[in-house]
Amino acid sequence: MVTFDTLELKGDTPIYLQIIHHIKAGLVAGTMVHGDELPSRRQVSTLLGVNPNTIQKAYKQLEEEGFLLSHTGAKSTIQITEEQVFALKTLLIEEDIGSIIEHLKAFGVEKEEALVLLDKFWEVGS
Amino acid sequence: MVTFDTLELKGDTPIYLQIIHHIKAGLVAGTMVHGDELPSRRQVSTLLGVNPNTIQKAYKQLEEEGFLLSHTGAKSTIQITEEQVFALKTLLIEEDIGSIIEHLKAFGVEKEEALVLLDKFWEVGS
Amino acid sequence: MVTFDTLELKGDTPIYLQIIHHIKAGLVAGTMVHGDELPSRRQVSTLLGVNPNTIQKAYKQLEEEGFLLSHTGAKSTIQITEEQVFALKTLLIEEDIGSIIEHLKAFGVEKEEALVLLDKFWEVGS
Amino acid sequence: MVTFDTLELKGDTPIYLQIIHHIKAGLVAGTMVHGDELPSRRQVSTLLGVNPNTIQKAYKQLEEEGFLLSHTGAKSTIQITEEQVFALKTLLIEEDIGSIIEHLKAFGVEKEEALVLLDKFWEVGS
DNA sequence: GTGGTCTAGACCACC
DNA sequence: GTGGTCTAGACCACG
Repeated sequence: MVTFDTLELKGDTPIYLQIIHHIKAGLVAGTMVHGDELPSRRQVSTLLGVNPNTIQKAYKQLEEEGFLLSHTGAKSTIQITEEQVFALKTLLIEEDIGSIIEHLKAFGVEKEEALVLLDKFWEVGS
Repeated sequence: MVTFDTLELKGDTPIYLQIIHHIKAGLVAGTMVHGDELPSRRQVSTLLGVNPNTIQKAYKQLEEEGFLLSHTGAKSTIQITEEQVFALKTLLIEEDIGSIIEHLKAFGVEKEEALVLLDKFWEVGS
Repeated sequence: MVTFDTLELKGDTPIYLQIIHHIKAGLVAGTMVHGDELPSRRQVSTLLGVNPNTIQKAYKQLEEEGFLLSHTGAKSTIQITEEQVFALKTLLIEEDIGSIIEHLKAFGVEKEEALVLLDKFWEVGS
Repeated sequence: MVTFDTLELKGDTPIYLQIIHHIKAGLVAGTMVHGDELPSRRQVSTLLGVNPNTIQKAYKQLEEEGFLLSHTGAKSTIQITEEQVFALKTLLIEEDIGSIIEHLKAFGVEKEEALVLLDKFWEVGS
């Protein structure tokens, strides 16, 4: 099932990128699977309080990346293979882990302290 | 000693924000201390290959936040107390780790898996 | 009605300051009143032959001074009270006349001569 | 006699232009006449608390406009004819009067009101 | 179409 | 050489 209920828009990153990331995260987490129908641009735009063009931009980019199939006049459906999902998961997670490590190293944090911090803050966030 | 050798610019966030973050990280890590001279805008701009104005924007904002002092014709110097450093460290670590934990949760990653990944990728980064 | 047809840019003062002054003058003269829509940045920029950012800078400062309101996607509108207009008028006239009187004094011009000159050149300007 | 005692630097216009204007005003007012020696760049710079380069820039421009004669190692002297003084006076005064008229017109002020205001504010300014 | 932001280039005063 | 400012161009989200 594809939903946008859990997406909360935040300030610093562009909205269409947040939407793209939300869908990719759903693919990796398994909440969105091959064949699922995406909500229409209008539904998403009213739900998020965002301009339809912004949704269109996100959908279009996902289509160009090969994760979506759009028929004019019909709903868009997710088109993705198991291999694509696995590759996507590896890529996204590596990026995030790499990012967290880089940040912590920049602050002069050691690996042991990092493990403690990650464990400590895991439950807190939202 | 203040240096920008370890700063590598990335695509998604504005350059001046990356510079601000780099300096704040240096303050937190202790590589930049009270009284240090910052490299001039031109030095940094040629080193990073960006316009001097971008550095100027970063320095100006840091000055407004109370971390450094600029006088025309003289180099900018870091002006910061121990308390400011501590508060900054707490704030930055919570922000960064929190946002990345949120990302991993969105991918369906469990805490144990995250800790393993962190341990595995720690040495890779650089 | 708000217009920029009567604004001619001159060399010595920054363009954005000239725009600010022109709008303030319009407020004082009563040609721009509360609720009026300002022309868009692009309209003004093409009319004056300058970059839209220059207009943006002027509008933004006027907004910070409390004379107009901007919402993304909609035109900016003038928001100003009678009291603000009166205070602005007094301030601007005193500033401008004072500075010019000072110049004339520096040239050794006496008051009587100045009055004659003012009377003589009044019609010429435009 | 040439002096810079009456020159007070103000914020918005470039200093070297203020110096140029001050000397031109002296020429028009008759306080600086043909053959007068100008104070050295160093004297002026210490008196005004300004960098010698700034004075140099002003002197150089005045020299290029034909009002000054500089000999290397000697003091600069004013070189100006009666005709130049008269032309300069006419030009500068017309500019100022034109400027004041334009400003007042922009505020919707009528000629009669302008004469009253000029008369009223004449004594006030310093 | 609208306003908002980031980056860039040129120029300024100053040491 | 230093920091500071004005103008410009490109891009963004939004209506």
